[in-house]
Amino acid sequence: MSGKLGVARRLSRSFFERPTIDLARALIGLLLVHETAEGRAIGRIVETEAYLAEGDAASHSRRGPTARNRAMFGAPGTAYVYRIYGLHHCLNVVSAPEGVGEAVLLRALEPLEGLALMAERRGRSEERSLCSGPAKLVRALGVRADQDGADLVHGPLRLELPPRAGRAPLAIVASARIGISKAKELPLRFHAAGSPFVSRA
DNA sequence: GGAATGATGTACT
DNA sequence: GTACATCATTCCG
Repeated sequence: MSGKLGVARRLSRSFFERPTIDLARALIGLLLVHETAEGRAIGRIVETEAYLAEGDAASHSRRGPTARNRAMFGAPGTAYVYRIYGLHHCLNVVSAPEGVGEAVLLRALEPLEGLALMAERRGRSEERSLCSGPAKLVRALGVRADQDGADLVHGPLRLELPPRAGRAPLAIVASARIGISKAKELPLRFHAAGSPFVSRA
């Protein structure tokens, strides 16, 4: 990404080597980029949720590694993509410590680049709802199931630091996670205060 | 083998 | 607010 806002900066592996809740907060404001043959799409992360290895009955890793959740136990900065409700997919970022099965679910983005492509993939064009949900953003950016286990540091699907001009500090609000039936009370959802692009107010 | 469930999105009342 | 699409995974027997 270039232009008057400046150049987005690649992240290093070490960025992801931090406790899950820290990472869930640190990801707010970062860019999710996906470059495909169809073009490039970029969104700014405005909502995340942390899923922990201990004391979290809602985490996919609660019963240890399986064929589905294997990527959660990989290196920090790895993608964990899973299918939900038989029809959608969601994208997580694996955190540290490595090997315990913790990750951050990306729940909403503010669309920044490739809006037409996003709208085409989503079959809708209303900007506010293009990426306002975990399965919506996966669809809008063209993330595929076979990107489960992919490297989010160097690959075509990756996270970047925004250009300086777009890096104003964002106030972050913590609240209960959405759509789960267990461990509902834990305040592990984080979102940018006042953003109109979150999945829920 | 069989049944319930799910980190959702959309349409509809 | 409720209904429902749609299926892999997980759990129970």
